[in-house]
Amino acid sequence: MATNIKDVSRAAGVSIKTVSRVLNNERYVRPATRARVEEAMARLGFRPSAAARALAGGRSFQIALMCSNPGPYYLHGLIAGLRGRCAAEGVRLIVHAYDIEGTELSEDVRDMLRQLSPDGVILTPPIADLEPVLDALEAANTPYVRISPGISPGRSAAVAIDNEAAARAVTGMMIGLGHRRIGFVVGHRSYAVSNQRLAGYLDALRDAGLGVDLELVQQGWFDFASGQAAADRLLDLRDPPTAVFASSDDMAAGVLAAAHRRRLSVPGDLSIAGFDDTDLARSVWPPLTTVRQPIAVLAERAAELLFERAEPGLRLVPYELVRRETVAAPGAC
Amino acid sequence: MATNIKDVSRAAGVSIKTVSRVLNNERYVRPATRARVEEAMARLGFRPSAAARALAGGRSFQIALMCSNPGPYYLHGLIAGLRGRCAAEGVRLIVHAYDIEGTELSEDVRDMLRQLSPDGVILTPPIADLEPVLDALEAANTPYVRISPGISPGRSAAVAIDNEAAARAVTGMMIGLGHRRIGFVVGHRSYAVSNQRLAGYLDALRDAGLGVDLELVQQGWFDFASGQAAADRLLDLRDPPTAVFASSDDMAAGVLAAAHRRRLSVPGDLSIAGFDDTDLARSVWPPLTTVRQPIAVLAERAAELLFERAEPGLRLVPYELVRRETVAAPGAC
DNA sequence: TTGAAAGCGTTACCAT
DNA sequence: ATGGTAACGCTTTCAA
Repeated sequence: MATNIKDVSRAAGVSIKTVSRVLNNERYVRPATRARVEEAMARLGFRPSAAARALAGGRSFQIALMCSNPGPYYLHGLIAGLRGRCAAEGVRLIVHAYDIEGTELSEDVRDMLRQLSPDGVILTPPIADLEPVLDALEAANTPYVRISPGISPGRSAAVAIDNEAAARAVTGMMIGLGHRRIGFVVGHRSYAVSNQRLAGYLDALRDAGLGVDLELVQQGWFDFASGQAAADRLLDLRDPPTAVFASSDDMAAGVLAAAHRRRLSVPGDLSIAGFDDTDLARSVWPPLTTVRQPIAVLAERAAELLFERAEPGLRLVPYELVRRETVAAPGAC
Repeated sequence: MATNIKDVSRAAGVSIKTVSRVLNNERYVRPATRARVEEAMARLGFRPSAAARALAGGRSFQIALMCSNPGPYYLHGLIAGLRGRCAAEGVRLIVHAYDIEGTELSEDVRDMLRQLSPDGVILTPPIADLEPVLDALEAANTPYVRISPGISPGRSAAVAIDNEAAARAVTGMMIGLGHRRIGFVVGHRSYAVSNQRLAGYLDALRDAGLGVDLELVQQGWFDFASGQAAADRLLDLRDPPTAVFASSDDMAAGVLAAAHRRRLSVPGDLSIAGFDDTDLARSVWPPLTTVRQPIAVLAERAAELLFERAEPGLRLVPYELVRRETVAAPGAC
């Protein structure tokens, strides 16, 4: 049997309550007593049972990450960003990766909350925008932080970048380089950032006095294959774009693949820009990116807000505009 | 307060022990009684507390995934592969992603085991080969399954593909196409599969009566950047290879990038082959692969073995040899 | 087939 | 500053 709090109290010659105090860093323990207890804990190799602490105390020392259909780089970034802080807080990370959408989810969330009573929850799109899920979280009084929320940003602590401004900036940059026909690949419809990025693109065109050609706006689903397909549709137009702005990095990689397939030189024949949400661009295909804001940074900030019980409100994390050789003036090659 | 087992027992007019029996699917409950209890549980929306069950019963309804420095696709594949079975078994997945190596890890494992007493553990390389970790697991009597173990394969239940045979097959295929100078990018040294794949490559050369030129064997670290660097070194040789076999998919992608940078046509000027451990090749850059065995499949099989308390022993999962247009006869373009 | 009561290892409340 | 003792919600004997 593993040593428990009772063994420690006996070894240290104190009551179990005092051991508990030391364990939880409570006040009103004489330094000498504390030292004695700590020595006993170390000597016996005592590790408190998470189950018992959870049952008695309410804290479960676990936080849950909830995401739906996360791409590899997105998931990796999230976990990388959360890991450090969780370790520092002595908290374990439960990963809930769903592949469903919709309301059945809130049922599952309620279950999870009752079963695990996690100390906190991190939500990513599109789950971050499911009202029933938020309701369940609030009903259970469980702290949660949303990443890139699309609705009611003031409802909880949340982090995001200003997607509309970023998309506007990228589009503006392309226009500034002389591009007049700029293709756009929209992201998955149930993600709010898709609309925000589209809005920024449209805004920039309007600001520049350019008309919007709806042919140039193609639907994608945030993954490589759909980006490639969207690019193919764009490049097959009678009057194809000289530049393509994909609103996610996976899709931008797909656009690049489509260009390579057609033996187009990039950026000579086609300029490509994208969002580097997940660090994909930096690690797998360096010359892709324009807006850089790795999800890991957002996740780290989210963990910070969670553990510090931050007030509700949306924190905008600054993004970085990186200009690489994939975006050039038309006809530059 | 959430409803507990007592509320249910009262509502159903039975003792809490009977509710517990229903909860755990034990025998000796009259169907009528069982139905009554289940109805009450449903009506009250009863969810048993994981903490209480863990404390009283020993089962924690959690399994831990332990990995060190997993790449994005690897991590994603693991989680995707484990998810389904975990959900089916009503078990949560704790992700332990370390970025350290060595023995301090076994200390942490011991802690984790005592604190969480997970129902099972999944180990990936290189943690799967740390004896102290295995010792700790066995001392705690915790079932565990290893993925791609490099040492003592009979020590626990484990899954892997026959890496050596696969590497031999790929190399043989390239030789069969007429290649005589075939570059090889070795994986991270602390991963046993690296040596297995290298052995297969060397074997195939020997079988074909070709000498081994050590210039053609370059070190990589399983990631994109190191694959690109290794390819650059290979292509800068006075007598560069006509084909490159990278022993992981991230590195193969790096080799492809290096080829693109140099405006080499693939497979015209350079043939490329790789392992598709993580489904990267299929999802991000289709024409890369040769050995296909997504980690998700291995993970799924590992979960199966874990939940079925499989006997110790290594299960070889068959791999698939996929020939794509990236491997061509030398000078084909 | 069912039930009563004794744990499981902590934390919380109330004394001292 | 420290110590009893009662929860916490379930599982597990042991009876019936």
